[in-house]
Amino acid sequence: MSARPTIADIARECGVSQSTVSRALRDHPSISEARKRSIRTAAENLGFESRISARTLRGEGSKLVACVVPSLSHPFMSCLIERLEAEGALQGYHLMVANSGGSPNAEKTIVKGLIARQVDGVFFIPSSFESSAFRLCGSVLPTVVVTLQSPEWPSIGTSHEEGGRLVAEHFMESGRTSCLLIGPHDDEKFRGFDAYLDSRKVAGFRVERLVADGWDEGLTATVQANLLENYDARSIRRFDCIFGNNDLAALGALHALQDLGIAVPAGIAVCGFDDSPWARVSRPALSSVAQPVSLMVRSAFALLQRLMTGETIPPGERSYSLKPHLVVRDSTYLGK
Amino acid sequence: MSARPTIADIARECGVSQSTVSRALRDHPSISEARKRSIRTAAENLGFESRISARTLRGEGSKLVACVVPSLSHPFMSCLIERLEAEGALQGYHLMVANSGGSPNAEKTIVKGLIARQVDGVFFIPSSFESSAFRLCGSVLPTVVVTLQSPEWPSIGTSHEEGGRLVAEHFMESGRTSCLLIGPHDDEKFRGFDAYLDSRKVAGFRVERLVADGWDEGLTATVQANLLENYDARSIRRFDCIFGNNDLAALGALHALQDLGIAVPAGIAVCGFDDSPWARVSRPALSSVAQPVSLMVRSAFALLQRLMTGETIPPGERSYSLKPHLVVRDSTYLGK
DNA sequence: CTGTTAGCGCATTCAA
DNA sequence: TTGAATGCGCTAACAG
Repeated sequence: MSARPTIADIARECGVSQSTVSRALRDHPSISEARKRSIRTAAENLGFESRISARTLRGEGSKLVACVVPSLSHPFMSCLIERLEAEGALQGYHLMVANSGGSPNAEKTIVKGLIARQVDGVFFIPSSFESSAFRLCGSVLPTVVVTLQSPEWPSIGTSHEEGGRLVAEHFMESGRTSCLLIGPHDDEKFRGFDAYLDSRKVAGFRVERLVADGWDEGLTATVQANLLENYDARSIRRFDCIFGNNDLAALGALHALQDLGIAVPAGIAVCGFDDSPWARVSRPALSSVAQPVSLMVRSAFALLQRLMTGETIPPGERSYSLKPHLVVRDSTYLGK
Repeated sequence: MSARPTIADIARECGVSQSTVSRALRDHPSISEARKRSIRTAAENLGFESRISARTLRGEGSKLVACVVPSLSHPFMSCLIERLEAEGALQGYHLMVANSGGSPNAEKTIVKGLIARQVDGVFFIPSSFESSAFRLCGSVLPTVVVTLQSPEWPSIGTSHEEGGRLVAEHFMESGRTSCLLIGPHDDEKFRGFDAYLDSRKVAGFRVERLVADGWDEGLTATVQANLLENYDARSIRRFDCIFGNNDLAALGALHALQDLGIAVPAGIAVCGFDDSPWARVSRPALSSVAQPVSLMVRSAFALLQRLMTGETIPPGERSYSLKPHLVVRDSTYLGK
């Protein structure tokens, strides 16, 4: 089998110069229709595909965007990636994925690779806004943070605080009075949760925290084990609702409650975050705060486009915060 | 901000020629250690990263591999992708993802893109082995089929037939006598299931089929609705076990049974396929046939490496079939 | 309307 | 041990 054809081969085949072939293939107006047809046919016959690497070297861009995320298998992440790929495909971009596992070190390797590969843009969920690798990425490549937001960086996130408020409100309105919050030490969702309680001058609403963090599937089992270790069927009843920082944690709680024989939502209500597919397949189906993923992805691409043209986004327009909404399902719904 | 540095910039900085820089950076033996150090330092300071596009154009390979799959959010697929990315990263490859949605048409666009991008290799789950796009891909690029297998193509799959046998055996041994198989018209798993029954000369084991197919998350709801439409609490008891072609379908069945108030596994046992995270988070936890994903991914990379060196794999060594194993969980386990 | 030429960044071959 | 020259494939500027 012969090597991959180049425009030179087509040129030879058609008895014209390379530039003519190049122009014909790019539908340049100054080529006669007859030539264009014959050239296109020849290209087709030879199975010609223009090499992106050559165009990239010339400075035309790689038509490749990357996403750097803390997990690829996480149900929310994989949905996000699916949308990014779809939107990218629509706009003529391929999508490269890189798993940082939430590690700043891994981010460093990844970012170097992205630079070497001259990706046109990056969607980034950084381990932290202080991550040096992330900062490098943001300063060298068109980079849009998704899911999170920071006024400093081009970012499109969901307001986790608002999400927390929605959950607090929902719990309050369904008469709950004592909540266990499960998640990392410092989470905006929980600040929003507390803020709602404060704003409503709710007295006597008890809140406790259980620290749990992680991006892999094991989080569910970890939370479950953690709860079973620290509580029994009686002591867990100090709470009548649980809010998990994400669906994985919430499901872990749900499982623990089932193990303890506590009815959900009758005994204790459980709410998650992300509205990932897991929330829908769980039984009882898990109430969860939904991020507007489609909108987020479309907006992120729009923002990235601006960055890719070399535009500097004015500070005021860098950060977008999308409103989440609460999807109430069986795990918190008591009926009327 | 200045443009990205090239080796020319480093050369100027260090007062040497480009070739010296190139050699120093690649640790060529004929450069003095002192020079290497100073050049490396300069490169570091300038934030230099060698452009992959330039090397690719020279014919060094793109260090990019792609995977073409029918879904990116499917729980099994996203786990597979995560492993592919990890293994690739270990070996210095970036991973590009492309979602075919199982459509031959989409595959065509994707494959053209892969050729244009000169990916070094492709992991492909084709919509069918007849797909012209897939065949093109396999003839032009180092391509390894994963999950499925065909003697004709380099492929590493799990024996779905063996998986079906395992389920049949498990159902038999737990005294089940009538099974509903849910999945596409033609599925090897079900052939394996039937084959087991035949081989054991099992008389009186009834088998029926419910056709359901798809790659998106909606499959779960579809199967659930489909069952509820066709059966009620009494008629569904014609069966005492259900085998879903994948975990999504099986979970749909599980939900329908729960809606009908049928105990699982006491009334009807349910088994899935893929052993995806969904099987583990389901309640009752879903028994499922596990594919050896890690092994599959490692073997697939090994096979791809051979292909990438230009080796032609002899017909007899093209196709590998890995043994699945059954993970028994609550949805089929009756206790002793 | 079409051909010639130059250059993108890099590694390598050939000279020194 | 190092430098100069070459070419990978493509497009655009410049000439006809």
